[in-house]
Amino acid sequence: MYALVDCNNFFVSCERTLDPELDNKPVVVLSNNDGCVVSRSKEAKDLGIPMAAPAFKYKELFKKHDVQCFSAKFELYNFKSQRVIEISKAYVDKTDFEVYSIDELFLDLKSFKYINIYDYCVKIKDEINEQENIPVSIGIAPTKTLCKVANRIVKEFPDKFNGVYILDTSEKIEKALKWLNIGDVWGIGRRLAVKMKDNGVFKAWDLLQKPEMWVRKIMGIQGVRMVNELKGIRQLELDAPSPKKSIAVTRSFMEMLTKKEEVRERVETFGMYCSERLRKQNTCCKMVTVFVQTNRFRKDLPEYRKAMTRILPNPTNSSILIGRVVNELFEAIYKEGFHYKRAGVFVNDFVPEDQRQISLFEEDTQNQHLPVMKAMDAINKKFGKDKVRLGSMSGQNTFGRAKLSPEYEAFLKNNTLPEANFRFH
DNA sequence: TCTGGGGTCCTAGGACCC
DNA sequence: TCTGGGGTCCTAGGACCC
Repeated sequence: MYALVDCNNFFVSCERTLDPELDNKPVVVLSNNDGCVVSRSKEAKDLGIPMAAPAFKYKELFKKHDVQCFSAKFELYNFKSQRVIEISKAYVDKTDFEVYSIDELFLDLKSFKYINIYDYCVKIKDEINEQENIPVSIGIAPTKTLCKVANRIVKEFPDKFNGVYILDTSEKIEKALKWLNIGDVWGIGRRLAVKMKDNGVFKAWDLLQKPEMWVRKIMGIQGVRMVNELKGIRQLELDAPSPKKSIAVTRSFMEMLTKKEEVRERVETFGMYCSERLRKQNTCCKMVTVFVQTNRFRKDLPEYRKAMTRILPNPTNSSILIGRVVNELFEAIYKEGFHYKRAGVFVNDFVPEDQRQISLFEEDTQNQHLPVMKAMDAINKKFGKDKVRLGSMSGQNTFGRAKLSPEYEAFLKNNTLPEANFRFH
């Protein structure tokens, strides 16, 4: 069996560890720029605040019900995430876990044949709660997809299951799938949910009644795997941690930017963050993409969006070399006369730092840069982000963070934060 | 006025090869 | 002029996840 440990409304729960006064009150956490809702307490959900709700649309509601709003504090969430992972993984053999996202991890319970795994998971849940003050739900099942189902059941019936549910017998599975809406199955997004309903598939169970050919046609190979997983036939193993295959740094700006130099400064900064992350995992990239775009919601202003990609003659992770390319691409796509709202830099097509294939014809200065870059990283790690930076960076954050609490300032002072170590999906 | 950010995987179709 | 059949690799875009 697998177990999925999932933190309940994680970002909000992290906020509550800083301020217990927030317990039992409606709380939301907002994205960068305080743009939209990314985490909601149960009380906030009950008020009808949807996920990803644009904050400005709900201002009145927030006020009326005294909803507590916070800007996202990723240093804090990463820190708490690490703690939850440390506690959970101590309950299984060395590699029998997979960190799935910042607030979820799978455990492989295969080595526990003679203990009651339900009780065991209750212990995990209780320890996380006692040590870290983070409430979690644990779903246990033979496949990852069914773990997700079990987890949803835990969250849906909190009084009934006390945080842990085990989905093991075929009777229980059938009952669960007849209850679960098709749109809530792991891997069914908005698009597929519509297609499913058009074809009379409303519950997860209905999907299992469809012929394999149909599933294959509508959903591709993923669909066939999904059906098997729902039947309890394992298709997905736990993944070992792996280096990233692409890295992106993108931001919406607090204000729309109309000056070329302001936008340039932003994308160059994004390029440098990409380079830092590349060095952190000891890889070089062979491709760099830059994009800029206007505010797509402002129908009264002319819209413009453009992206451009460059394939590099020599793979690199030097901030200077990547910055140079970013700048050239920026020059090629930037057009005067627009109000820019968002921009970003992507890097992909990675090779390990020590396995670079060098072009015969282009000069390669990566190795000259590397020692300086690594020194820069070391200094920044010791003394703080952006303490040493390129001359092209302003060193200022141009996104807003209105609502930092005093508790959080204290947290930043008193804690040494570990590096983030989880995969996004 | 104000609408997030960072990832992965799969597929179809084009380019190219013999 | 007409024109086959089989394969691989790459890429852009779609769909999904948290």
